[in-house]
Amino acid sequence: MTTLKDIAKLAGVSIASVSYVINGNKQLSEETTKRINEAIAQTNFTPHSLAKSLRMGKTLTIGVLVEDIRGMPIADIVNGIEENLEEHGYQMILSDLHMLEKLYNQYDQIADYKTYINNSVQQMLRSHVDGIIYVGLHDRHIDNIINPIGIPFVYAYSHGSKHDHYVSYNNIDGAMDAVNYLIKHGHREIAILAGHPDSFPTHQRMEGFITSLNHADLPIRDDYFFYGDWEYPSGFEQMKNILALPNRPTAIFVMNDLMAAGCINSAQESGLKIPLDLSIIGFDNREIASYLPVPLTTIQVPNREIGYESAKMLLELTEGNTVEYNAIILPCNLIERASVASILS
Amino acid sequence: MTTLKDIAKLAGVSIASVSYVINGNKQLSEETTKRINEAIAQTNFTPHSLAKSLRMGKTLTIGVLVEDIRGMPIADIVNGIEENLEEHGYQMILSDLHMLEKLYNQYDQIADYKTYINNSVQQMLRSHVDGIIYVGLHDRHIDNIINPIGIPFVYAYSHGSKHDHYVSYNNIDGAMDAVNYLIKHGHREIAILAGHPDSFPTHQRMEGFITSLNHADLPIRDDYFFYGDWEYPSGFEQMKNILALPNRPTAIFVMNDLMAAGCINSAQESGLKIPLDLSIIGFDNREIASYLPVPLTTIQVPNREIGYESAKMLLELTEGNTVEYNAIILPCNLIERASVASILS
DNA sequence: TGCTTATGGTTAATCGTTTAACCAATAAAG
DNA sequence: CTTTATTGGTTAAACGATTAACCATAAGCA
Repeated sequence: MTTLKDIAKLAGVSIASVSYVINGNKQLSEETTKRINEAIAQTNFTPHSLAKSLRMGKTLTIGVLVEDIRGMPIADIVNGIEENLEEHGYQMILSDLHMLEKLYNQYDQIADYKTYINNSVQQMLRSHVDGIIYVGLHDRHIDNIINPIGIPFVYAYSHGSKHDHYVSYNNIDGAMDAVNYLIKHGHREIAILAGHPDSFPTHQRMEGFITSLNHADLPIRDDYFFYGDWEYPSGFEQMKNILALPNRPTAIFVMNDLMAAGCINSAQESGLKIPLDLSIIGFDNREIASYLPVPLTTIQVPNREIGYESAKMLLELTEGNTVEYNAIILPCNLIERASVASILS
Repeated sequence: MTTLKDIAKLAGVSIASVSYVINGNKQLSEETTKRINEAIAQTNFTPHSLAKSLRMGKTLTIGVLVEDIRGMPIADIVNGIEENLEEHGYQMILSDLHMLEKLYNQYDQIADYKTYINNSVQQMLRSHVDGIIYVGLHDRHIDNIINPIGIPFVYAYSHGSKHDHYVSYNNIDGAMDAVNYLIKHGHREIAILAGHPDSFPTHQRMEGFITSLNHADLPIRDDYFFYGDWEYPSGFEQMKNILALPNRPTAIFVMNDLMAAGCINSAQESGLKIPLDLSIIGFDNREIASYLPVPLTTIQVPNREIGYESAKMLLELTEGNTVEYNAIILPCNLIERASVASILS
């Protein structure tokens, strides 16, 4: 490893001078600047980041805490974060909270659950990251993070509490877009298959659904509300109930693609033609949406952008700058495929 | 931030003593040990990792270079790596080569492509990681990594060249398991839908296919060979050709789940009943396999284990130990679902 | 001529650890 | 009663950078 010392000797100057020309923090004579640069070029020297960080108190590294890297939106977000970091010469330390779900489901282990999260945070702090991004879907985890931690912290995807920094997406508008799209295609009897009743996205998307119906002066029908648990089988099963309805809807807004996949497969198994007999719109634009027997029209969440923007916000904060908004809500957009038919006469 | 110095003052000893009791590198009297430990407990002191790393020349951090974190097998592998690292108190710096595909497809940019990869490697080296794991599917990328780099390097998933360290999975046996499973269920006319003809997995899985047929004394029929490009549409299209065959096979071994999904949807669209009219077996066990109209029987690649074992191997190497095998090939296993029917009379 | 001010560079302290080398005091050995 | 080990601790030199403080020398100015 070549160090400042080596360069200094080679160029016949002090290490301070070398440091100064590298960082451009002081005017040196053209002559010596040149000699030093030549020496650097000769040895393909690169400053020792640890030493630099130790001295400067900044690591140019941020910590990324993810609930489970294997989930699609998470990986997309991380990808977006990466892109921004790379542009700014930062690096990321990734920490996966893969034990989280397991611990959460063991009721006697709430304490372990809390300490698990905080150990991960502490571990990041020990690495002297300049900031942390928490990437997660489950708002319930967030309360368990002990704040403040002394360095900038931003939530990506999940909303933080009121005073936190976060960047997320617009669930309400997204749902409205979906429902408006159905309405635009002539549907007036629209059912909804919601996610888990307790979850935050369920509430928001529900709000969008109702708002859209109201705007269009469409009635809110109790018998058109169905609930699942975000998973495929619940979509598959609930579809049977929907089909058993005396007044079958012409379209259904399903709150995520996994359940929508269940719906489509279930409906086809019952001999229904999608979208002729029933239109379906999903949410999330997961990979699976393109690969269903009938490609799913759905709402795309801007995952990469969420990652990108959260990193941007975090870096602003680490540089000590204030940030214009401490919450950014990005818009979704609708991906038109083949699962919605027009029933305008 | 509390430092050794603070602890030392608090306990009335030198910083050396504090360091010694923390690391247990020297016997100190019970008395002072106790005083020091108390001081540490009081201040919840934790040693400054940068300073430690600088002094010791070890960062307890490894670099993970991924082709694209958004791909499923990659994320699974990273998850496995994480698990092992966590057990050993290591951390990972993640670097995503998300520009790789784009650069690869621009023929005039081969040079950029090469430097892109090596810049990423150099960037890791600048962070003084103790080792690097390359997680990738595409063997073609690997040649572009300039080796040796002076620190341990292991490939996960993709095979390296003959002398490299890598951990991968057994394509040949996996394919044989798939085909043997079909044979066991009475199939004698088995077609194959292969991946991209140039790719390494295609060759290996093909070898498994042929070996299995030979073992069972089944003929190798030229008209039963089909090629796709690993993507869904190629499965969808090729299925039409398969169905147009004068002597339609009773089963088909599809080299990945994405193409298999295309096959299933295509077949159903043509009015075929899967698996009654045609059995299909896939490879990869991607998420989609469970969510198809007919759940796909397929071969599971042990992705998390690949990650786990590659990390294990790398850590061995970074500790300066020799490693028993410098290549580990893990077995796949078959996931039985509903896309293969028995046609034993 | 003297006084101030640039200009171009060096010295040395510092960031927070680890650890070889040293030292004093006590115990063991001859 | 020396000599030699052992025990328990300290001092100070690294690791490789940054940067405030300093110091010549030359230039500018009255």
